[in-house]
Amino acid sequence: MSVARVSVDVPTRDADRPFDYLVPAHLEGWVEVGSRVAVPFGGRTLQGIVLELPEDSEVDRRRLKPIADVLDAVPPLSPELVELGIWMSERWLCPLTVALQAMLPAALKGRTEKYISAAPNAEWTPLDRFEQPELLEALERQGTLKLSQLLQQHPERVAAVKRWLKEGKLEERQQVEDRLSVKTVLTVVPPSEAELRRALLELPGRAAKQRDVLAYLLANHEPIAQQALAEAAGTTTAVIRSLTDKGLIELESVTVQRDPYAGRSFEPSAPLPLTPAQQQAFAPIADAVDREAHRVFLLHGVTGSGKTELYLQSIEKALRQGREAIVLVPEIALTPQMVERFKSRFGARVAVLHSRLSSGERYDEWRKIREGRATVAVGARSAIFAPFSRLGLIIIDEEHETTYKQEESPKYHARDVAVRRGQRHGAAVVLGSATPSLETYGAAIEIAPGIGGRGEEVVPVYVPLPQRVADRPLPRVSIIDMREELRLGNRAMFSRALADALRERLARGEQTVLLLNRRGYATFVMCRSCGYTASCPHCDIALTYHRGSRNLRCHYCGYSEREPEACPSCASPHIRFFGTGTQKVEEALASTFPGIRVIRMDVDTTTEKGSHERWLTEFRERRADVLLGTQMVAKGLDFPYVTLVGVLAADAALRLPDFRAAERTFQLLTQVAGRAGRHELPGEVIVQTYEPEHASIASVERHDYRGFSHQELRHRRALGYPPYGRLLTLTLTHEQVPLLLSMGQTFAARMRERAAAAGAKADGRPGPDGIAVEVLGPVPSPIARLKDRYRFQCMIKYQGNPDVPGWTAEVLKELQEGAKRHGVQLGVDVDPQMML
DNA sequence: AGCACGCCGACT
DNA sequence: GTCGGCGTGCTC
Repeated sequence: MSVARVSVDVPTRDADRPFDYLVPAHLEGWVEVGSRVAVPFGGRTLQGIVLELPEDSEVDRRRLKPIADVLDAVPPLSPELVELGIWMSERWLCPLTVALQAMLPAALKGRTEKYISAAPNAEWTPLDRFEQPELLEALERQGTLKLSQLLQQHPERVAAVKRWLKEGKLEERQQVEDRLSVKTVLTVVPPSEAELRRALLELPGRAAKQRDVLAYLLANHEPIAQQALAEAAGTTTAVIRSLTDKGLIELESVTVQRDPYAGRSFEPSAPLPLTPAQQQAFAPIADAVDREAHRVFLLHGVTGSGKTELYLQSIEKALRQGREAIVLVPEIALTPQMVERFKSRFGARVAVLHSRLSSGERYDEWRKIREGRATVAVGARSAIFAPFSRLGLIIIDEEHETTYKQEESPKYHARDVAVRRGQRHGAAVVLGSATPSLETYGAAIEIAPGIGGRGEEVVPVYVPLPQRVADRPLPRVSIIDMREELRLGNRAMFSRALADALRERLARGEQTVLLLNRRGYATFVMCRSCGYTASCPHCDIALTYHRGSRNLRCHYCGYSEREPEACPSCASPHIRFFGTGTQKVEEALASTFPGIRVIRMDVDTTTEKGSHERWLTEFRERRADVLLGTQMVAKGLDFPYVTLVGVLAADAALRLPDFRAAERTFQLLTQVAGRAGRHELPGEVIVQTYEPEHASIASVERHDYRGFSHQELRHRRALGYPPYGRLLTLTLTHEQVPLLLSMGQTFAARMRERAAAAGAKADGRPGPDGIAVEVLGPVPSPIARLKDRYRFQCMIKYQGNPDVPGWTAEVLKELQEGAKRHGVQLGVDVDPQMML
């Protein structure tokens, strides 16, 4: 008998190793690398993924248990994806099963179900029969009962079940089942025509509606959904119900294939002629696809430069070679309009994967890919795992977006996964953005290390696309200094310039988008007179205000100081921490501009499913003058009548204790500025700020990506932050602080030992070999307490490619036992994107 | 994650 | 003297 090496679905670090099983004769040939199997594991049956079929394994076969079942006819994962999972688990330090699970649709996350049945030799005593008559009757009638159902419906019977199991009167069988809710529709199956006629005669005269239903069935003699039948007969399902009760017709559950885009037709679209600039950018990409060469491209195109058309034509090239394509789009941009562009060009070959689909719908779309019925996958982050076998092209649109990094385990970055898959498939990878991340940009212009995996970094080919289609000018951007406004006595939320511009749009019947950059608001301290903000003297990071202790703290190094009474810089007493929300702005708009129609979009107004879409449609149809919102109004929206974009507090995000704050601010402002004047009407952008000289704001005025990014990269290099250095954070959580502190200190100490052994100096400065390792913390996490657990954090900042993730894995293994015993949870984030 | 094995308090 | 509490340890 052959042996299979299986990753069992137990998501803890200490069971995170392969287990060997025998492949029983009847499953031989069905068990492949990537198969999903059910295996006995410590008294239960669990789902696992086959990693390997070792040819001449030296394992002691007598100790192995056999695989219980193979769960799919076709393995859901290819060997390439299994290998990718192994790589991910090492790259981001997560249990292998967690990485593998991330690649499967939720419907294939098997759940262990237990079934009970009477043992063949069971003898029921009169007492048994007296105590549990219904249970015994159910057992005799159905033979097998699902334990989870019994637990739900009759919890009082469970004690008896447990007793009988122990006494051997009941037997238990475990089975791994998919979480597939098969979608069914109650369908009416009409009886023969003769029976229908007879039933019509037998109906009492007053049953007019029932007569209508039967008459309809006689005229249209085929199965029909209950709901549809009721509508066709001009009645409700209650009438159909009474017909079934009488036994005149029969109801049946019929499973249906879901198609979330059923009933929608898409206008076919043909490739548009490319402008000379587009043609120039297209050539190298097309060439790589043609030669089936792995290449990574940074397509740096300003908003409105026609990147999407290039995507479409590149995909077409890949498809013509019989290869497949993946397109990643930020979730928020995955709107019907966006999907439509792909469906129009490629029709039924497109599978769409996004979070608004039900798990069954997602599974159906996923199967289209796995079975080769779809050759283009468009989706959010996890679509990077689309189970294609001949990938020719991977596109990541809005490459800089933070949503490509998953914040839960596995904390992978889709960009790095894309590069890895591209390497394996010989596929081209196109990273598109108007404001590329500094990692990608720095790598592409070769002033920073490459991107992708560790030790196999790649340098993207830089492909600029500098012109907007039809040569529409970029909107004029004005930066308004709010300190100046205050000095001139304007304490309102709107500067005079913004108020005037808004009034003008109202008069002309044009529209305005207002962005309130709310993130980070409540926690930063700022002087309203001079714009001073408190920052850490050691880290160059904004201090976080802690209301409870009334002090300012740096969450990188632990430095803290008292909350200032007056501004340390200008002594003004107007120093305060901020707190404004979209609601307040909405009120201010209403009082300043009577009669103004405002759509407010934020987490409060868009939680309801589909509400997001509805607001945007309403705005597009010009049923409002102003669209007011947080980040979500900045992304990918395109409205012809928007000629003014206002940013209320451009610098709010700059206060976030995150070294990427400036980059994020610049990206956000540039993106939102691109919302203005995308069509015939010229656009104008007004940015209000207390810090007009900050590079991330000043560069927006000049549309100067290059200037900003070079300055910011220099800054990053000086401080050893990415892309020059790498980061790794360990978060420890527990109900009590002392334990966290001591365990965090142990971790830090052991990491320092390893750093010293690798030749890194203690001060974190690079030595002659370029290696630098700085171990910071433990310090309280910015979210110091969550769900009654305190959180502490250690951060490792390192350069020169020392194996910090490897050391972390080792130290974690050493700390494992103690952590488990004390209930301390440990979480690692390799290359964190959010410092919060 | 479970489920088993193993050592200490409320019952027959 | 037994049933059962849930603390730690293992699962091919």
